[in-house]
Amino acid sequence: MTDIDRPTPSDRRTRQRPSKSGKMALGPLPELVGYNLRKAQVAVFQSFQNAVSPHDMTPGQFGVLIMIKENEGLSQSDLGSAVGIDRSTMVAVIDRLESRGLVIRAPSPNDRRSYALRLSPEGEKLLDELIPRIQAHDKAMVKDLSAEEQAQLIDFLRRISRAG
Amino acid sequence: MTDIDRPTPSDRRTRQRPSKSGKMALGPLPELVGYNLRKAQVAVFQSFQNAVSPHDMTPGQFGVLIMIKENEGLSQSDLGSAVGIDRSTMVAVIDRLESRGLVIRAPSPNDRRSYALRLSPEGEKLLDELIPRIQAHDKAMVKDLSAEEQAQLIDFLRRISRAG
DNA sequence: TATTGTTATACTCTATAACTATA
DNA sequence: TATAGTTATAGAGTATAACAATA
Repeated sequence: MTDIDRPTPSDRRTRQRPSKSGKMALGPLPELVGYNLRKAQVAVFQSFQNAVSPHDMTPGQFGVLIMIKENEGLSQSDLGSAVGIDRSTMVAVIDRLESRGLVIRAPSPNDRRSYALRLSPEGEKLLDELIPRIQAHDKAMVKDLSAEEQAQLIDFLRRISRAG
Repeated sequence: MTDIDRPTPSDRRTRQRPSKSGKMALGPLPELVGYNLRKAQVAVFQSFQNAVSPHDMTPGQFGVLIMIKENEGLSQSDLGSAVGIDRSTMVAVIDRLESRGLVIRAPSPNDRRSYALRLSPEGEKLLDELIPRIQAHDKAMVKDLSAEEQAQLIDFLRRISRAG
């Protein structure tokens, strides 16, 4: 799991996704929750890219930034286990965010082996701008669902995650 | 998107995924449909691995096999656009399935540029075995939802995909 | 000219193993 | 001894560009 960035295969801002599976036979796939889950997620992730454009941000990166903002001073390892990725993988993730000037690797006051991660002022600023846009985008994704249905959907999804 | 195989980062059959995000503050994430969608999908994909074990099959590969079974003789390009990936990417996907003896690149009768893909007898056999297991696994994932809720969930997800 | 499969190239995600500096 | 960050290595997903064979 965990793909910090999953839906960003290419950065060359050139998304095409016609999926002409129109005349294709799909067998048992359409009846599988997993199949529909994946398709919905793909749709959401793709439009996410547009929603945050031109900021080149992925859902995974956004999640990491939120996590750092909400838990200032946490270590890379702690962040990794929270997000579900190995600490060795987290290195490059933070490398990118740091090189973009969004995250700071501050020295940890108590443990000289680890960093205390925090957002830079630019990171804070970006997040302040992105949060409302991403929330709006999220609402737009479920605009065809009534308020009650949206709540049900989230409830269903959480129950699935818990069941895991 | 498309990730044919997304949730299979490592093949070293050693999945750990505690996600001790227990005491972590998550800010606005839990309210986002996209966030819950991703978490649910991760849960499903991971247990999928167990469900098909020891067959080393990913949801994406399973989808490709189904597509070939249901549309015998289709070309790599057609398969690629159906699944949503580039034909250059499809090469390696089919390479793997072919090297595992599951898929055959038969010459296309009409077009000498392309292949007519089809399942090998082993591919057919594997699919016959996997389909019921995967269907059972899928049902198990939503065992906490009533039949009506399951139907609603799939309906919601399809509406989101359409909205894209 | 356009299309199919392919290869070369380039990112990203992800993991394991091993190393360094610290605890 | 154990842990945090790192690097080396490896494998998969994904794309674009360009090329040969074929349409």
